[in-house]
Amino acid sequence: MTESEAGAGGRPTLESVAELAGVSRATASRVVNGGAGVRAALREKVERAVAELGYVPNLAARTLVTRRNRAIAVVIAEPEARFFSDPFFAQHLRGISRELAAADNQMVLLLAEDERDHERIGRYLSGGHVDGVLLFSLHRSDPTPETVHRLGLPFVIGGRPGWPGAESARDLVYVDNDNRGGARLAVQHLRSIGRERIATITGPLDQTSSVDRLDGYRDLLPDGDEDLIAVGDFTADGGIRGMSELLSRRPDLDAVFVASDVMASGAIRVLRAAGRRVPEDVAVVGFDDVESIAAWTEPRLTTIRQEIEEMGRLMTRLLLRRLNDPGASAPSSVIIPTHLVVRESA
Amino acid sequence: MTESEAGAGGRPTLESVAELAGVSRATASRVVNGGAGVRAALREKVERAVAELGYVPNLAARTLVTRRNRAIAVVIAEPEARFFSDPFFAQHLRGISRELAAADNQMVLLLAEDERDHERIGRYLSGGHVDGVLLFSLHRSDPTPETVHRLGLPFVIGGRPGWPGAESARDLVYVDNDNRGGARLAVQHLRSIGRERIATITGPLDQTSSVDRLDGYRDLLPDGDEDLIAVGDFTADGGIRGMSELLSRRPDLDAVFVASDVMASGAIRVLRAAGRRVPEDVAVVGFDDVESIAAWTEPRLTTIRQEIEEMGRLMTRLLLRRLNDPGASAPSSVIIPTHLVVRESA
DNA sequence: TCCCGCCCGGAGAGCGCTCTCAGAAACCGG
DNA sequence: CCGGTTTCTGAGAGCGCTCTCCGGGCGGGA
Repeated sequence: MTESEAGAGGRPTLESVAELAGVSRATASRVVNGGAGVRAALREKVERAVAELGYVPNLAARTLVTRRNRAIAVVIAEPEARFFSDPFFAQHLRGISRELAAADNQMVLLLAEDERDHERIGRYLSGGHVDGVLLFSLHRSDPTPETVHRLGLPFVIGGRPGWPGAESARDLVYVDNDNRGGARLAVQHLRSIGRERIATITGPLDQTSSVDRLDGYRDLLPDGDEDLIAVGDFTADGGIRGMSELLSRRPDLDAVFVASDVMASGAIRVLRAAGRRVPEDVAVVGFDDVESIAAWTEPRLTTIRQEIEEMGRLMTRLLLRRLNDPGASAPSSVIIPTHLVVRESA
Repeated sequence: MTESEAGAGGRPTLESVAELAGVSRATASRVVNGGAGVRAALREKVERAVAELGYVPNLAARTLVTRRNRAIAVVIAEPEARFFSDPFFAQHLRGISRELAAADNQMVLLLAEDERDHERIGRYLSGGHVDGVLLFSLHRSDPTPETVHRLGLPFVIGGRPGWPGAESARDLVYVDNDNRGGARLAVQHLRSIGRERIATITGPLDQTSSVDRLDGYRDLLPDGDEDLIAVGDFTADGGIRGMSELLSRRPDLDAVFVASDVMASGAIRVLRAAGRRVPEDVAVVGFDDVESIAAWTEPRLTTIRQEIEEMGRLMTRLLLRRLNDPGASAPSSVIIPTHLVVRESA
């Protein structure tokens, strides 16, 4: 019933708007696109016709001639399980969505899990269906940045890219949280409460975020004992293993900076099982400030907060700026400050 | 450098493929679209040309004539904070993405936060840019289902819709977890371990999932005491408030079915603070089986598991089926079974 | 060998829009 | 009141593709 009325073949075209308004298609088009250079009287007539018919421009037709899609792709390489267990994912998308909506652009979400997906995504991006790309969570082997670059598609990366030469590449723009600075904040805090044997559990070291956090730790403990460093993987299990390791290697440790809240929850568990009180015997600082974890460990987790949503927004803004002004040189990358949130664990 | 080669105006068209292969545009098109009715010799020539030029069809042009976008919209009404704090969101999207990728369709993600967003989304959907819609987490006032229906766009809803008359609407298709059955499972389990004064903390009762879970609880406790029911809101704080309430009203309770894991983590905290041992004094069963919570409460949470990703996949499959066969009557809605995961809390 | 039917390939229209180009209308000063 | 500008408007081409015809070629039956 309603289907026959609005669905099917019945969508009004510019042609019909023009006819109803008694003007040419060109004039109607001008009005629809801002109305510059059209006398007020005509403009109004067209606007009335648009309203009356419920006209909505056909994007496909428009794209065909303008070569502008008003859509950007968000590519997420999924193996980073972190994206799915933490609320990172949602927060990023929310930030992106908000910024995109403000500019009346759409978001096409592309999740990659395996080789075939990357191929599919490459094909899709080659199709010219989007005007730009937001890339996340790259691991070394990800072919997407290369593809995107080859296609000449503007893009912005989330997180500092880690492949060789990335830093120095001219038009490479990324947005990252200040992982290194955050780690320093954590260690500094532990020191300020009098801790002296500060250990750390890192993330997987093939991710720049992990490396940067470890570097931050080392910045303040340049001649620290390597025994105080355990390599984790951003999972709770990793936290458990890391903490057990540390405890057996350096039973005298009095603090630990854990590179993610999830791992920290595992670490705290191990500490308690080992009879160490937190924070009295061992102080713990996490990283991420994931609400659903940090606020719910026992004791509540002192951690480093990062502005995930802000990161998404910023990436989007940078990308849109590049789109609107393709001539301009690449904007410089941005590092978003992190800060310490003190709760009970340290 | 590479930009001039592949970017800019240089993308090969069907025309150029046809020319290189020495056939007409029509034949090239036939090959690109499956090659039915083209002799093998010609087909091969075209395929070679496609490969050589790196031809990728221009979707905008294709859409313009076929009226098929090979894209579907995923609309998520965001105020359901649950979608962002729990990993639900990501899991759903993953399921959808997988199924969509298999059918070579794209996902356009639309997040709605306020009135203006709904308007924007309505406009976008009217634009005919997507072939179908996946709707999530509807609250009563959400205008989107109405819009989508008016546009004659095929759609599938995630979660049982709650507005009046929804159930009986002809072409309304939804996919939901068996909330009611899951709740029954929970209560049944509590009974089987000998509990007799079983309370519950519900979700917000304007959501069908909450209502259904409460109904399941009541199914097994038809003449239960209303004092044993506290209304929560799916947040940890809600769990705290609910549990405190229950404890003061019925200090003799020996079990509680909490309608979400997040709330359960709050509830357990309250119980422990009140000196009740879990599960010895009070057994707790949650709902959702959110890994990052259920496996990390102390004690680990016994809960009802739902297959979120499967739900996303199923929704997508149903939608695609409708798209491919618009004539067929609406498929019937699907309820995905939930099951009990026994850990330590009950 | 001829004719009919079938299959394959090509010509061309047209999807809905933008944008250039040129002509019409309005406006100014002289 | 007229010519020269300047401002508006309309005609029409064309974006890249699909799909409907239609004609040509080929095979088989008479």
